[in-house]
Amino acid sequence: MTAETVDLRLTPQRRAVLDVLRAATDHPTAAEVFDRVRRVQPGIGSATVYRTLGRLVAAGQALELTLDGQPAARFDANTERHDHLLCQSCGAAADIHAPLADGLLADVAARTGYAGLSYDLVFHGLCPACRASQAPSAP
Amino acid sequence: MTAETVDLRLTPQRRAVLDVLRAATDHPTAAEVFDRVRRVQPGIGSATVYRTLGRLVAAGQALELTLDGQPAARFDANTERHDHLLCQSCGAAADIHAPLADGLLADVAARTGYAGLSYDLVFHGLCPACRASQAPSAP
DNA sequence: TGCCATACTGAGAACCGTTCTCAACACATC
DNA sequence: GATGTGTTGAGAACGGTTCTCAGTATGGCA
Ligand SMILES: [Zn+2]
Ligand SMILES: [Zn+2]
Ligand SMILES: [Zn+2]
Ligand SMILES: [Zn+2]
Repeated sequence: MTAETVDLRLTPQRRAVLDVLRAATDHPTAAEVFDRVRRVQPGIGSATVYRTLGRLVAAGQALELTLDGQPAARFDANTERHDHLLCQSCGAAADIHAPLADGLLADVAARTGYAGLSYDLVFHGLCPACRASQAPSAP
Repeated sequence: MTAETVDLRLTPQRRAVLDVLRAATDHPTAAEVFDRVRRVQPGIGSATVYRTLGRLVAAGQALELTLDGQPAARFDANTERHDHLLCQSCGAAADIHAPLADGLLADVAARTGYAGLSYDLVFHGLCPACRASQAPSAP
């Protein structure tokens, strides 16, 4: 098996979880995935959803994000290296590419002695919709 | 009151929590803060520690970090803008300065329409100690 | 100084997200 | 069909955090 194929029997339940996750662009929580999957597989249990999400993450087919201030983990079928933008008001999480300056990782490694560095970068701000609804005029 | 002074009665319990947090450089969890405070205020309850940490964070006197893959939040009395370095093996969290390239925040704001942007940057890697103990020779 | 309103505390219950347990089930192989 | 292995769903268990509430300390004021 390659890194791309998963060593999992592709049961209807797993297929449904994977489909829901691949169709999502909003970084749903496990509970949200569960709700969406249930529309298609009404009998599915939450344990199966949690298990499947965990397997997908372990197999590199999904990412798990834990965003500051939100207790529930969010899942992302976009496994390419990317960053996130989180609205402080409505909680929406969007993808964005904002690569670090070349050499910054190497610089950090050199300064600290850490090996195999990677990073997570999350921007926080007010999304256009929330900005419009919160401060249409000067406060 | 200014942004620096807290609008809290400085009870012995709160004083102890603040002292413990200011003395810590390891980004302790609430449970760890609780343990350390108890050595000095044996009767304190965990609710008081959680409440006080929450108040300090709300007042800008401490930061709360939720690091990927670790269920418990960590607290940091260093409120200056800084980044973090997390060892994937032992979980140690260290402070580091690795400022984003000038203009990157403005660029992200321009591309997305988000306002009031800030960011959190966490590096992941293997700390020197763990590296030494894990792979002294070629695997 | 004594009294009152207010804020704070600690024990424990409640809560929420997640993981575990286990009996029933599906599937492939013989 | 029998057998083994892996999967499922219900519910219990778990860990971190927040809530509730009766008792206590504090500060302001007569
Ligand atoms: Zn928003
Ligand atoms: Zn994403
Ligand atoms: Zn380490
Ligand atoms: Zn720090």
